Amino acid sequence: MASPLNERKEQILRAVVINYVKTAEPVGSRTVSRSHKMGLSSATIRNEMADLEELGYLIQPHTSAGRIPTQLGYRYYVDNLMDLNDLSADEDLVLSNSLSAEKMREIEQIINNSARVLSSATNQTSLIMGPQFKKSAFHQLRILPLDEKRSLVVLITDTGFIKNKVIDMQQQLSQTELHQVVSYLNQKLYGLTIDQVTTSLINELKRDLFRRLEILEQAFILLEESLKEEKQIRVFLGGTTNILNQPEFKDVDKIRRMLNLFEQEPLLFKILEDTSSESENDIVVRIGAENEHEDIKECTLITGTYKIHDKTLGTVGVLGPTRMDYSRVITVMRRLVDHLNHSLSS
Amino acid sequence: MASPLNERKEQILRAVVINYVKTAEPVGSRTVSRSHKMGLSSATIRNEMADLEELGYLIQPHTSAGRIPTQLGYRYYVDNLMDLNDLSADEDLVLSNSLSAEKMREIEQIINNSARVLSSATNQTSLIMGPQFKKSAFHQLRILPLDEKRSLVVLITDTGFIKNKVIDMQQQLSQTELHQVVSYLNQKLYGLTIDQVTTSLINELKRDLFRRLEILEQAFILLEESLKEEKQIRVFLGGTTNILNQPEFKDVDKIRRMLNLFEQEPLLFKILEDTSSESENDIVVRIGAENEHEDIKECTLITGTYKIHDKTLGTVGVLGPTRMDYSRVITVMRRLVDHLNHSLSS
DNA sequence: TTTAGCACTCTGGGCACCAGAGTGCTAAAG
DNA sequence: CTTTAGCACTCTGGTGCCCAGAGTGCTAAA
Repeated sequence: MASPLNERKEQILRAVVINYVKTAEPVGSRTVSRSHKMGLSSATIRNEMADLEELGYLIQPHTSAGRIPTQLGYRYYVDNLMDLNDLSADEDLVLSNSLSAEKMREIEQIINNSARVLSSATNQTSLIMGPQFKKSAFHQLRILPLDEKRSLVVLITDTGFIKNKVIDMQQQLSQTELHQVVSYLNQKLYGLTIDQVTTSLINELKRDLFRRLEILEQAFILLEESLKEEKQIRVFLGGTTNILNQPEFKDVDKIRRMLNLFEQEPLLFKILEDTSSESENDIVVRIGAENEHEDIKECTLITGTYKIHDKTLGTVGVLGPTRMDYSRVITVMRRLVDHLNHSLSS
Repeated sequence: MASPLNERKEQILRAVVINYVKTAEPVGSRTVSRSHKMGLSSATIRNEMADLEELGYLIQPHTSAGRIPTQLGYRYYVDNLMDLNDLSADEDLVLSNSLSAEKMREIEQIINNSARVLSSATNQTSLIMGPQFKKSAFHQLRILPLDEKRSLVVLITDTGFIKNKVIDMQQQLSQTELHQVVSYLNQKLYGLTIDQVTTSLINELKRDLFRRLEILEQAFILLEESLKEEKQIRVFLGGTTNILNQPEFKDVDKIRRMLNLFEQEPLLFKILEDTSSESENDIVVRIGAENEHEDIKECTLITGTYKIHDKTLGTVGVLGPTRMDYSRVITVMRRLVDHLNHSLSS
């Protein structure tokens, strides 16, 4: 898409990106000519860099400073220049160790842990969306009486999730009545995704049942509410303090805006969900203003999705300044997603 | 305990505290003499302030600056000088509105919401410990088969909590076998607090049962684990970004240390638990170095406890710089705790 | 005992200055 | 035509200096 650069310009752009990501300082022509063993003098590089600036890939913070990549520059780098080197054997080991420690765990813990690992492996902030229950299909509903007043509603999905909720019953139901209602509901709901269980469907069922049993009012309210509730999903954060290490966040005001964002779960959810629509299968890189949300227009968000039994359940993301080690983050995220898929499906 | 000051010194100390809390600027003698309508010249105040400094209640950041309270000064203020004025009718309304919005809620949501309200009403960071399950008493255990491989273990406490967990069963049990096991367990465990259900007790029960049924191994492992898990309790945070508004946290390094602390749930739990031992019933104020933990020795932590049916279940806290509006925080917290107690008990 | 007056001290903002880094341009060399 | 050396120019960031302002402590008078 971007007009292709010639070999030499590409090399220089790559050099600038790599250098700038590492040092966070504008990169001068001299640095490029020395450190990247292309047999050219700084003057030549200088000319090329002036071209690259004109083309929109580089920019100078002020005259007589080195150059830094623009958003377009990073984009070109990610699309054409970056090579995804593997992790070192050491790191790989560390990563899989910290991911697979303690086999037996609740899904929530697995995800929480993943967030921590991801953030510490990338030195950025990580966000992981909890499993998107609503994309699972309805499998079975059970209502289990606990005592005189309360029952436990259990919802089982085809992906193996089990959601449950305690409800107060206004009146008691006999075992057989309960059985009737439950089997009716199961029959009607089987195979639908949770998404498809709309309020109107519930109302319809309610009308049907009311002819027979007029006592389940509260149970229905609660079923409905419990489904609605599932639409707001937890987002797990890891390494929120990592942004403080980034020089682009030495301004307290920026920090505040960022942390404020982190406190707003629904917003994070929306941000993650936006990207997941783009590509269900691979990793998505959103650089700077490519992001919709105002507060992260100076950041890069890299996301991937995880699945159970080939059903996409949630999104994992890494958020940091545009000056980010793209190749590393992507590599680590690939590994992590693989691992998540694997350990959730078992 | 502290050697009592004379009336005038108390007035001056109070004036300095109030002024400093409001402005975050060292308070000079002139300010005190003017704003607090005691008919004294700045020179007189100056002498008294010099005395207060010698006594350890005030300190100067540098010669020729105003004074600020020391930890001792705050302590004296809190113990002897502070008056707990009520909230204005308006505020009171706002507070109870935001607390009681949407009646039907899970306990987790109630607490999460409380944390948010508390932080925004005080402009500080709030921490609320989730309900301390382990202090509840065991009431009833149920095991409900879901399908061929899985069962749902439900644990009901005397405080009305219901914990549940899905377990995999290696082998199937008949209804009657299951019933036997469950009623045996209920009989043995009834009335014990969760704290008292130790590993050794579980092992004992296990031995007993193995004579009859050798198949419940996994169920037991999971019961045990699920109990252990309860010991690490969630801490809900609200308003972590509020510390950024405090001038004492304009240093990025301090911010980092603070936020780092906030990410370590077990530590927060420990910090909260420490204070709860001190007084079960009223509000505890820990000023500066009175706090055990190194990272909050420049902060003040104010805590209270909430209960269900007169059983203490958790701790709520407000954390901020020592320069904090003590009276306001304490008042708000009283209200909040009352409300929590009330809404949890119903 | 209180107060007015005064000399003294410390901070923080503003300003000038300078070294350092890096540039763009020109002219020569390949 | 491309590359390179040279040079003048520009901008930043740190340093040192100055000064107003705020507040103090002390002394002497009320």
